[in-house]
Amino acid sequence: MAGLRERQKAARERRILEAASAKFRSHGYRSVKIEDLAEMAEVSVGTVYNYYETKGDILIATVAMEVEEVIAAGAPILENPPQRVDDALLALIYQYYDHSLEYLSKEMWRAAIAHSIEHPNTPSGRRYAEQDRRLAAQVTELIRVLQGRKLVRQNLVATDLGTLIFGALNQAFIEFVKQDDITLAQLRTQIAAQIAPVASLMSGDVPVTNQ
Amino acid sequence: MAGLRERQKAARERRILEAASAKFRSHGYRSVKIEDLAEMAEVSVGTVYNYYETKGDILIATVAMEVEEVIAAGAPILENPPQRVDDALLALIYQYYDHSLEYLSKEMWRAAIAHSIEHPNTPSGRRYAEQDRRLAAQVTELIRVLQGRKLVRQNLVATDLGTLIFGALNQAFIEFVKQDDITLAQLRTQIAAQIAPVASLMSGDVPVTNQ
DNA sequence: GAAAAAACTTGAACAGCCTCATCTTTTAAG
DNA sequence: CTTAAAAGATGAGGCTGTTCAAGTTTTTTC
Repeated sequence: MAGLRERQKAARERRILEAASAKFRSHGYRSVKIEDLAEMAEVSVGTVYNYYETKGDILIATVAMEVEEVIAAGAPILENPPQRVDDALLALIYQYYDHSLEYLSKEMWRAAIAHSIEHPNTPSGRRYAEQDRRLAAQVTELIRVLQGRKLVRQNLVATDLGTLIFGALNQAFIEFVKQDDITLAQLRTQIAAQIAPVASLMSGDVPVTNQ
Repeated sequence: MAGLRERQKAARERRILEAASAKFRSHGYRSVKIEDLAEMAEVSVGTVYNYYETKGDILIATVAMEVEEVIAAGAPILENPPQRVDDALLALIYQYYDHSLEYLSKEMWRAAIAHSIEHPNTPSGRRYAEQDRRLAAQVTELIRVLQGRKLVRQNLVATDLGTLIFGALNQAFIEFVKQDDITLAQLRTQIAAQIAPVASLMSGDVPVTNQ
């Protein structure tokens, strides 16, 4: 059995994270004070800082759990993607988008993305960047799978297209969380329009009828 | 002649902005205190806040001047773009990238981008978003120009491609400013690889040799 | 040109993130 | 079991962005 100290530490860290997750969602990241989290987790302010370096780190820790789920939810699509290139890409992207607001508010996303950009060299900044990389890798992997099934032209470099598409879907998502009145449906429409021409390039069924 | 009060106000605002621009660049955004700016601009702390709502607003104001130049520098390329689609797109993008570090450090960019994402509904957040929109519009406009010159297939929707490409170039730029050791040359290489396949789609010279 | 009004400046005080010297609890040693 | 050492919790205080009541300067009024 693990030592008493070890168990207490794990319990405290869990309580702090649970408090953060609950309060950030219900009251908003900005307006929650470290003191509030400490009180809810039944520890002192100083103790919170023994487990997390900054308030932003706590946010990233809550967001990371969600992103982990999003990555896991994407995996099945790689196993058995739709037979049309655009459908396959959009299936994966919609999976990302639809999961994104399950446990996180737009305000939390804004704060998390901002934090990861402003503090890229902190542990939490690196953690966020690493998850971004895995998402981009998943898009790339999907393209490779489609190439394996002869649905995407072989001479295209999967990583380049994967990066391009991830950049676009990420940018669209940022615009989505920046504006509270944009719906998930609008976000889908937005990215679908951008994906369409690229998908047709990838599948090689481009009507070469210019003049 | 403008009244005394009006002239004094303009002079104070200018001094604050000049102080910010100089100090942010030399000492870094984070480590500059409002008090430092107030001292350098020979006003009080309270006065700084009569001209700018937050520290982030001051940063955006300095960044906005730079972005304005970037947009202006892009215009000539629309007038007379290179005859190859990829060259044309990259000419515009490289123009953006090369100008970006002339007066701003990577740290300033990080803070500015983070601010614009976290506070999209403040005047400065809107201001930044508006400039982003104009940059994306410039990319779209270049595509339209190329369509006018029969270099890009007519059936492609310029705004969709413009948005896609802007998303990718913006994302690449964010990665660039996040990592201090990435060079402008590496950034160029990165975006060129992503643009290549899209440019070939756009120009319609896609080898349709799948199978 | 004096007085009143309007506009603006000022800096002390406040708020919230974070630190660190001190105290408490757990573990290890004898 | 007692004591020493190690690990960790604590919260008052420091730091910096921001506010606002009081004071100052400019403009307007008569």
